[in-house]
Amino acid sequence: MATMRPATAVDALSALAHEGRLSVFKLLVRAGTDGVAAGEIARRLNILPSTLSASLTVLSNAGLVVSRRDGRSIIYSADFAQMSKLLGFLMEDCCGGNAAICAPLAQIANRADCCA
Amino acid sequence: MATMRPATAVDALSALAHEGRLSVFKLLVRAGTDGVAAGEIARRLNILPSTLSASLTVLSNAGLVVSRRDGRSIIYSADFAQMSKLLGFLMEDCCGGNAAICAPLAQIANRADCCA
DNA sequence: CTATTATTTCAATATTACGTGAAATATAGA
DNA sequence: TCTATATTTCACGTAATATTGAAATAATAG
Repeated sequence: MATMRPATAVDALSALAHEGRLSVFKLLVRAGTDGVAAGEIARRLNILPSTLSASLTVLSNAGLVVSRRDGRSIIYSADFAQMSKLLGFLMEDCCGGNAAICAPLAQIANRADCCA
Repeated sequence: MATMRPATAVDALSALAHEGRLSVFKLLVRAGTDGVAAGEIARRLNILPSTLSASLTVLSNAGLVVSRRDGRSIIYSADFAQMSKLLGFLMEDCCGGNAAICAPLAQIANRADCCA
């Protein structure tokens, strides 16, 4: 499991550090791998298309979501592998790597792959 | 396990979405519950005391670190319970709460309490 | 090919965050 | 008390980010 670069982690955290983008991301996390069309996201969260588009661009650049076209809709879904790496990065070497108490945390990264 | 409010999560993510603050936080995560004195953090990461102080204030307001005085030093340490809640918030209802694939994720919050 | 639906891009404005050095505060030791 | 150490606060200039409506692009249906 390749460890994330700090700059990449900052990008991901910055993308999530925004009320609107965070709700978009959580909606996609809830939705799972099927994903949700952009317009449907805008409708559910009641945000302007242009605002949503900007949010999705930021999340996408951060590697947290991926998109695919389906007809005239664009379906977005959370990238669980990237999310997994982010959580892993945050817990890295927790408590100085003391295996007795922190080893379980090392598995979070793998766990987050559950939906991928 | 009380679920975190979105605004609180945004505060925590914003605090971490900064290269300098993120390295401070990770240093404290590595250090465990013993914590590290502010001056020692500044020395190890080679940042100005005033810059570090601003970073610690942001992390502290976000509830990610706690401090205690020891003589003329102030010892900072990561708040693992808060970190745990943040991770839990991000994974909440992952994949629509499909227990078969996502149940293990629900335990991440508890796991992150390991060092508390 | 035209009209409709879906999404993104653009330009403009408003707001918020950042890093710095000097000064202020607080504790401890001589 | 006087001095040194440890940390925070303040004021400043600079830069990055957010929101919006209108226009542009892309795909489908008739």
